[in-house]
Amino acid sequence: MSTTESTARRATIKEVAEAAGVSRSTASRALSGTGYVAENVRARVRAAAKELGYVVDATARSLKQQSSRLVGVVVSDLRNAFYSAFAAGAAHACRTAGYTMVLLDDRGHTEDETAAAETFVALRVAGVVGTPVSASLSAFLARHRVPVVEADRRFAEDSVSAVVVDNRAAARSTTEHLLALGHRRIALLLDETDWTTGRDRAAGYADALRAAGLPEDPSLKVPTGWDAEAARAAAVSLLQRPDRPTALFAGNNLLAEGAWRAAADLGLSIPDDVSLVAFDDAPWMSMVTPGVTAVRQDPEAIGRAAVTTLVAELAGEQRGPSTVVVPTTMIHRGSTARPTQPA
Amino acid sequence: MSTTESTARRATIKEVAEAAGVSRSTASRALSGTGYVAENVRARVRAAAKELGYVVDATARSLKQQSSRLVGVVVSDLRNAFYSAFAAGAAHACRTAGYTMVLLDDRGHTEDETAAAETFVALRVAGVVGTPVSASLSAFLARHRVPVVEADRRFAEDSVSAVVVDNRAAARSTTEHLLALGHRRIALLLDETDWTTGRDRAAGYADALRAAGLPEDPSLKVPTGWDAEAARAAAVSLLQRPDRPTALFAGNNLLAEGAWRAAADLGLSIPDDVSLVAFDDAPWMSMVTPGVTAVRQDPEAIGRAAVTTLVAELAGEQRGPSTVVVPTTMIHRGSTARPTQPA
DNA sequence: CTACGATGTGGGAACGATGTCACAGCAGTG
DNA sequence: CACTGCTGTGACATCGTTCCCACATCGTAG
Repeated sequence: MSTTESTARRATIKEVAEAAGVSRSTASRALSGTGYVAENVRARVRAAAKELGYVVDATARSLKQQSSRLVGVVVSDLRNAFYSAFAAGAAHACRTAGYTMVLLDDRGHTEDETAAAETFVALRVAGVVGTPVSASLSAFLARHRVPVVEADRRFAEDSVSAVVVDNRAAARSTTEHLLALGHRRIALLLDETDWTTGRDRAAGYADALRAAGLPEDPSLKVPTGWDAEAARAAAVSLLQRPDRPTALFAGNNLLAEGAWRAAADLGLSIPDDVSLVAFDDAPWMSMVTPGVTAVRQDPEAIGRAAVTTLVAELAGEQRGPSTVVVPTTMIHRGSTARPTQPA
Repeated sequence: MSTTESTARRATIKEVAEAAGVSRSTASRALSGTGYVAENVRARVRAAAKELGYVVDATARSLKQQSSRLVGVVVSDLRNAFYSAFAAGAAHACRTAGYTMVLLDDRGHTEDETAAAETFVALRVAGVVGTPVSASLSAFLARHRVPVVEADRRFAEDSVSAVVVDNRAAARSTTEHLLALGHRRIALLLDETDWTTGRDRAAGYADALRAAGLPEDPSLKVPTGWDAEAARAAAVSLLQRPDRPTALFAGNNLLAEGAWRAAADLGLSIPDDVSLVAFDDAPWMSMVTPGVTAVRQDPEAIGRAAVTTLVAELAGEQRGPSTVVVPTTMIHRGSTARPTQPA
């Protein structure tokens, strides 16, 4: 029961040192493994530490070392599968690299993002990775000399490293897939076009249309809200137009969910009445009938890569900012087909 | 540009004090709001802090105060929607209460859980909430005087607070629903029966059968693996038996996914060939046709309640350990019907 | 035999914030 | 005019750890 000893206060390194009959300095060296310590002394100190249930005080260590073994992670919405998988990947990479993750959810709000950045600075985190909502994340952290890696989208394009996917190329080939099937009226659902993600996806869509010699119909670029319900409403009104599109390209998994529900609401059959393709894969897309054709990004890999990049920078293995592009794959399921009455 | 000042080192409270022409003590009081400070002095200190971009050093504060404003959260698998929603709820409640969440994913491994507990102790977190994997989480933390709230399942039933759902009652009424439809061969898929969750769900299932005067057929209580793929395999072999069950009761969302895929693999129609009901709701269950009837637990509410309970304990508003039971609701969709050939 | 590097140990000063304590000024009261 | 009580401020010790430095011992090369 020795290790279950429950003293009133927590054991400090001083007590460990006394129990082992050495000085604090020696105990510190023995436990941290830096500097000279005789092997038998090290063993004695280790035993004493175990006996007393000693756990290092990270706050004292961080204060002395002027940096913690913490990595800050900010995401926009943990309930969204994309972000939770990202966080899972980041968590795993942190653990592998010996860091502890501090996860904050900014709900997509700039104010929450700013508060998160301040929290990270206060905690003296070693670095931060996140899916930024504004340019202020990187700006604020840079001012405080905290390394940042932007993931999924970029705001500080040339000052910090980033891990992204090639949104433009993926959106282009997705659109080309629909064009090849014969679709001419292809609607693009996007929640925003201010970030690199939305902007690049819109650009890829436009690239494909242009290459096919088709004019871009602005009424087919539909701005939706941020959640599935808003997307459903937008898709319903889109699909009720007399000249309704023959295919929908949903900008992310939530918008795809909205589009799917909209089609169900209106009694439209996928892919017979309308084709659907999604940017961003989600578990439900392989469970419904037909399955939803989607551009799969691997958010877990993005999270892992973001932390790995950060850790490399912390280790000084990196010169300037770098950009990692995580590959995407198109998963063909059954939700796309030739349009029944081609335009 | 004053606040964008980027000095080589971070500003300390001493520098703020000097800039404002007061002592460190006064600056500390002015910023933290405790003790007497003249209003004009407070304003001057605030201005100086802003000017210098001062952010308090949480490591120094925690060291001095012997406790941090951190709450540790452990979950078993962030990629699982149940846990990510739980984490989202916990994150939100932490933020509301002025705490910062440190989130660790133990992948369901006891060793990782122990490591997480040690990390929390090292960080001097104010308290911990989590979905425990073993009794050692609470035991270790109790030894170090760190308050814990167990969520979803319990290991330290009478020593720490918990936030759970009434698994037994919910499983019983779910089973009763199937019995009322005329099902007599109802299979129960569970990944474990060692924790309170699996044990209580099995007990509720047994309660219902007993009340209906039906014998319990052990071969219908199917142990699956931990993931959807293992559940699919188990369900496939179950549904291939000559005396196959007319209804499946899946113990959680992953097992329901496996069961759904198994039915699809075998070309069995739900609910015509087999009824399906799930413990634990998930987004896909309302997107597939037919929708999956499910017991909805609100994991976000569980996360919120767990943190709220913990914070109440930290504030000393609580006598002994308490138990919060978060209500569940049964969502009827289309996956259950009368059996075609009743036993 | 001395000088020197390698090994091993301990003393003491930080790291940055907080909070106790002493003390000063000032108003109101007996 | 003493006194009490309130407001306001600063000096200083403290939290637990690390790490720089001084010092001791030992083996070996010159």
